[in-house]
Amino acid sequence: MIENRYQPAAVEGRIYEEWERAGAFRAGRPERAAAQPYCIVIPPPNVTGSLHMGHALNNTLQDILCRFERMRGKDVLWQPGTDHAGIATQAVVERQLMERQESSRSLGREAFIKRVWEWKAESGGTIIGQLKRLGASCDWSRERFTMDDGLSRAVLKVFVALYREGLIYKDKRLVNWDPKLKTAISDLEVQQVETRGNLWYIKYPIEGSDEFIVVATTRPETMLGDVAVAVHPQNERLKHLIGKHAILPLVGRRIPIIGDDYADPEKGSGAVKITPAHDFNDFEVGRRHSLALINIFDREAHLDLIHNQEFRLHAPASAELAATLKMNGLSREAARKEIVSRLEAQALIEKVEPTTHVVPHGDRSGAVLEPFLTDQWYVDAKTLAQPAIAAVRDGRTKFIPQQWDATFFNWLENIQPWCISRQIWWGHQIPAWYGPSKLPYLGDQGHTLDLDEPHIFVGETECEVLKQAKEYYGKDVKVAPSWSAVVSAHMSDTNLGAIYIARDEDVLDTWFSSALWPFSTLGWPDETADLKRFYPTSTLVTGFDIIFFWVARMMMMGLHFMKQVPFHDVYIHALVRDATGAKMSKSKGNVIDPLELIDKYGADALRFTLAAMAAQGRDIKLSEQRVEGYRNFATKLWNAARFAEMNECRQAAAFNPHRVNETINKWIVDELSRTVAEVTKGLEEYRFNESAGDLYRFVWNVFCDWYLELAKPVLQGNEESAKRETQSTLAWTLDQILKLLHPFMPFITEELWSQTAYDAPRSTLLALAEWPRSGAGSPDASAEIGWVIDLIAAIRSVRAEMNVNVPLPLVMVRVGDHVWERAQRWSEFIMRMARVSGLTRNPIFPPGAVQLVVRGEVIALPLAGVIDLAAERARLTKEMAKADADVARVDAKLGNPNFVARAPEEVVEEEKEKREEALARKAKIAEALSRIASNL
RNA sequence: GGGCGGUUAGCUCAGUUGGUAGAGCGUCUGCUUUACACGCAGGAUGUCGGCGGUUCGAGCCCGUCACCGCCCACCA
Repeated sequence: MIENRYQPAAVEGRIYEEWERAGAFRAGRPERAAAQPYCIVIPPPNVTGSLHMGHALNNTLQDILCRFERMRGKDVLWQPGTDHAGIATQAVVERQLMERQESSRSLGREAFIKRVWEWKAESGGTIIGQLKRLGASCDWSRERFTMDDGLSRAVLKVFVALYREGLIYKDKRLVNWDPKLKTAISDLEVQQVETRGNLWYIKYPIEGSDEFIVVATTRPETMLGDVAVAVHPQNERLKHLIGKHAILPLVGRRIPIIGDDYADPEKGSGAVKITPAHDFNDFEVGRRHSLALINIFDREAHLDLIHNQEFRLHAPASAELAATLKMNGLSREAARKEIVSRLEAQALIEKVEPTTHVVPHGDRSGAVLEPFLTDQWYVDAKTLAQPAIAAVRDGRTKFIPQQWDATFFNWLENIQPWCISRQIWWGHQIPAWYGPSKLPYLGDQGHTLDLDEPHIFVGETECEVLKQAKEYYGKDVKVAPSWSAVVSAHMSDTNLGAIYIARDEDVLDTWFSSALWPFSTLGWPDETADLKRFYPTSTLVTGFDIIFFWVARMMMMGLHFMKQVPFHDVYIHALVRDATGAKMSKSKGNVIDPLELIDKYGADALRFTLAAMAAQGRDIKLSEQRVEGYRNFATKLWNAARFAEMNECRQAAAFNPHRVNETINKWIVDELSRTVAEVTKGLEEYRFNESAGDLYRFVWNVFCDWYLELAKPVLQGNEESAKRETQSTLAWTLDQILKLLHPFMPFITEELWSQTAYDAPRSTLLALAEWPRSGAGSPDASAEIGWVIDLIAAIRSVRAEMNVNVPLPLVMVRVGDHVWERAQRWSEFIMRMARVSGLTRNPIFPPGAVQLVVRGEVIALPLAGVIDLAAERARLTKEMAKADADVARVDAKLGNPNFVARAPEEVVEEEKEKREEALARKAKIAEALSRIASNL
């Protein structure tokens, strides 16, 4: 017996185990060897993360597609795995260390990495378990991790290959530096934050005069690194100063006043200080004018003037400079205060204006970033972007919704070099080694080795690199732990000519390995059978926030290494927000935990909610009420199955839905067929919300509200053959519903699938059952049942409106034989559903009756005695007004000669029919009204 | 500054080639109708942001304005 209420918590875990035991989600099942492959790679969640609402949506949609295609007979691979999430994971472990008064530095690299692996082992299973609770049908036997051996091999191979092709290179330029994490980050990890600040107008004395040139800045502390002042060459007010020099206050540096278009006469004071080492624009100006780069900060963005050769080189010794050097070690913020106060003391601040400006912050750390001059590794993204742009242009990869094309193009067409090195420890260490460079041959002394500009060796293994180095130096080479160890070894007196190299200590940006995900997970660089079968993958499902981070880079790498796009379709879904539309965030405390919703309402309810709300191009505002509503839907389905069980509706082996005789059965087969077509089309077009809505309506408003009610008299009657047919049809329809609903609500449907297997166990799990097909319709049955439904609805409506509860006889006035026969066929049902006590046919309208019109036929409900004539007159008057409005609208159209002349003929015909119908209705209502008048 | 999206019933949102506006929730009325009160039956509620245009006909197409949101760029 099916229990009287569905208990998700008691069912879901067991069902998931059954799927796994049966290997239902395994790709490459032998019976599907010849099937069409279908593949989705999961956007790998952070290995130590836990499931949030975005994951819930993302994975629900993927699971719907995978289950749908699996049921359509395809060989489905949903490739799962997790991402090592370099900076994020390192930060978590560092925080843990800090709580124990330890630090990564005190541990040392090796021990620290070991600690991270331990943390991964401890928490890495969490999110996988949570995905299973959601019902994700991934092939877990193939789970991968971006730092497992195979994927690491792919990373090295890609790095080396791109390096050899010149598409990866090392460069010294300004990067976005995070002084808190002490690493470079890519442009994409920069968050521009609107900030209130000041605009300081600073007077720089002009050499050889008493005058000043005024520069405006929001960052006075960077003035220590100034190397020029720029004015626009056409700036009438200031251009005469070009070629002169200013003396940088506090430092004494003599800096040129240069002419450059970059200086906007309208902005600030019209003259702009140039600090090439600490500003991206100034860097460019500096390059144009061959200016020095004077770095004034260390890795933590504290003033570092003492160690900096450039700074001292460009500043003549003076008492003032000596005072300035005392600021060494101050933070940016402290330095700003100090500098401003010293300038004020010298009356060099002309004015201070409050202003709002945007300040770049690190999206992980939240720290204010510093443009910082360092050596970093870059990918030539511009070159790699071209094939990716082409692939989307010619439709090899399609974005759904299509509007994302524009975003994709816009970014790729303006793409900057991608900084891929990170100064952290958790990640793929860069496979580059540095050794001394050989200076040109100098006769007897042999080659001199130079330690200032290291020679770079790149290779997949240390062994390979040592071979390269041996060839280069002509002797054996040893590996030192760091570049500083190399330097000291070579400087050491005890070194008897041995050569050392050291590996680059940096690791790669996490997204570098993610970019390879669609082929690295399938076995690349080996030419595996999986790679052949499943690449290019079918669909990528992801949020718009990682189009740049991930989608674009997969496109670039996939096309470069596989020569084919990584996926045909990219379905971009929206963000899940809270019920008021605010972005969910921990700091706001408005995060809805999907697992709590699963606990409370079941995974199916949550999944159905997300699918039903996943309209293309629109954010999802999630409210718990909605989840509750779909939980109710699950209960409704559950009870329909109980009804079927109680009425002994069982699958009949030889049942053919297109050979049924009973009208209700023809009708439900017809309705179902339409639903199958709609749901299938919706899923094919990624219109999850439409498919969900179609199913909801069919199950609740058609199957439960009408079919089960229509079936009751038959099931409880004693016409054996009709009863048997209805039982079979009902069971069959329920089976089809379970199938259609399964991608959306896998747990409850699988559970019912097994609980409704009466005579023999199911031959297959529902997850592997065949997707329903739509068939030919039955227009006659459709018309007949439609009429019955309309009739019942009309009677109920009048009853409710007139507030009449007693059973009533029904009189059909002046109806033809055909309609009368039909009414008789359904009399039992009509009596039951509309509380009618009997059915008669009458040539005249019975006095004192209420009139209703159903599909053109007049029906009377004799209410003499019970009827409230005033109420009835009010009701009819309302209907008359409606009919009048209909006639007026149609008349307006038909009265317009242009409409009659220009609208398509069938549209004009339709209007004419509507007019006839409305006029007939009016006549009948008028008749009824006059009857009431005469009765009074 | 560049780009994208949104504005439809009290709330959240559908509305796919232009042909008389829909759902869920909420709300109101009436129901111990043996599958289901997580239910059943019935009702009410909209100048589809404003203005202009195209069209026989516009929520839908075009233009324009307003407001809301997002992305990219920008430390004078």
